[in-house]
Amino acid sequence: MYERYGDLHWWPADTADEVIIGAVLTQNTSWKNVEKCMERLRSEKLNTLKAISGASLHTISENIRSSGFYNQKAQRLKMISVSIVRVYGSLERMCNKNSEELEKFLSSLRGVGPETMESIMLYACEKPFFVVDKYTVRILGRVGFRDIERGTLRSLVEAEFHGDLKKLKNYHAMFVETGKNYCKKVPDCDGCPLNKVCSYSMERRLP
DNA sequence: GACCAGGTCCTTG
DNA sequence: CAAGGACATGGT
Repeated sequence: MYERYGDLHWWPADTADEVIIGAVLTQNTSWKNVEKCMERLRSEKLNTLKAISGASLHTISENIRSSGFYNQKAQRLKMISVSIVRVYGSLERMCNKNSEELEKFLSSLRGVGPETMESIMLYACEKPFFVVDKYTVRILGRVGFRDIERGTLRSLVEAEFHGDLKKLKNYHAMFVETGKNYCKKVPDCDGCPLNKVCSYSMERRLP
């Protein structure tokens, strides 16, 4: 994948605040739709956690419409922003805390599941976490990694890279690019959980 | 018109 | 704990 993609410079956002906003908006949603929202949030000066924490649910949802699930996401975005500002004062201060506390705090927030937590840890807080998303699971499942838990996979990769931030960031980025371009969803084997056996193979070879 | 997208939460059995 | 449904817009 590295020979094909090289350094992708992820996450595609201008600021750490935008990483968090984008991570929530892209839940089960194409990045294309999220980009429209980000542009709009920027023009409305709503692209910071502080701004979102002070905005009304109505204002937020109207500005993130194109990302889908906008009511749910507006509520989650606001709640997450308020929590971070209340508890830590700012995202920068939050990120000074150790990984263990951060992971526990983030995971306790409604709307922050495993992938969103990992994305925030790695791309907003620069902690050595590997992001396991749907593409990662699908691609690795297709090349044989079936009987393995998500957390185990994460640990394997994190250990393999010895906490190398640059590599962890790019590795996830490459899985997403590869997934988007060469590993579409296959009917009757939705998601292909790593701990299940799926009887399909790569429909196209990696470039 | 069906199917899918860089998930997560809540409810059931 | 696994399985199923809800959340919703935009592109193919």
